[in-house]
Amino acid sequence: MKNYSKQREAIITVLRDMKTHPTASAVYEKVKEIIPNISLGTVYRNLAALRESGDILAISIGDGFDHFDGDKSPHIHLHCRECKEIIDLYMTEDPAGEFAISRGFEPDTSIYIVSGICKDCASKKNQQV
Amino acid sequence: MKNYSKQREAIITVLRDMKTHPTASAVYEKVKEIIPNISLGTVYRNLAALRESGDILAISIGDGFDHFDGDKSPHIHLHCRECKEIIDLYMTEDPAGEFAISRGFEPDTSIYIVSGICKDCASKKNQQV
DNA sequence: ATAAAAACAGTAATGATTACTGTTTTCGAG
DNA sequence: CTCGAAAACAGTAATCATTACTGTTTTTAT
Repeated sequence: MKNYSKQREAIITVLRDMKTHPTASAVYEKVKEIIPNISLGTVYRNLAALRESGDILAISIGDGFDHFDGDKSPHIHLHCRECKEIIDLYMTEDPAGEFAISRGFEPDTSIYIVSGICKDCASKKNQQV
Repeated sequence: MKNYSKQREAIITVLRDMKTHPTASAVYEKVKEIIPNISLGTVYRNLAALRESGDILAISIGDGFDHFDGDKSPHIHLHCRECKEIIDLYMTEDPAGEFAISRGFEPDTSIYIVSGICKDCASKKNQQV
């Protein structure tokens, strides 16, 4: 198996288990629990390689950090402009991927980011008025 | 009108007209044709503000640059892992945004990025075999 | 068992982006 | 149409997330 290392395996495991959308640093902190002397550079190098190969997703929401996601099942990232949270909303289909296929594109990953105001923040705003 | 400046107006105009997905530097070069002495910092500041307010989109494809898009009509960014091109594929609906609404979220922007192999690169690969 | 290839730890360097400072522009009140 | 506060700007300096580099260790195919 090409590209194998226990560091890479640990990084994938951590990403698959985390239900949040961690930054590289957050992945690093978590992987250190498994491999205490792992290097931050190794985490960055592997995250970049895994992203490049389509094994993980990376999403950008404008806070200056890349956020990583080990879950490739079709879901929307609901990004609240108020509380800055990212909430996952699962779909039964991958409409964009399917539409891409119908146009001759061969997809391997789909990223959905919908920004706006989440339910909680919207109701808080109404209370204020 | 709050937030007005001729610099911001020029940046929006440039973004709406460009059919590519320019980086901040590319926007800067283009805006300089309208306002020759505009500062790169001004371009960054306005792009960040416009993104924050949901007036433009920013997409990240792992090349180290943010790419900006002044077109909010629903479309998929087809990102080829081979030639690195970003091709726009227009949709008549915004399925993710609508699904988000059905769950109590109030969306203002939707970003779709589908990565894989584009038609051209796929056919080139078949020729090689 | 062995050697080339790949990956690593640790650290230094990079450069896209942000912050800062003094000046100019915008815009609403009078 | 002033006038002044608030906001934005140009130009430049600083930041810091990420990448590159170097000598060592691990992986993998023979």
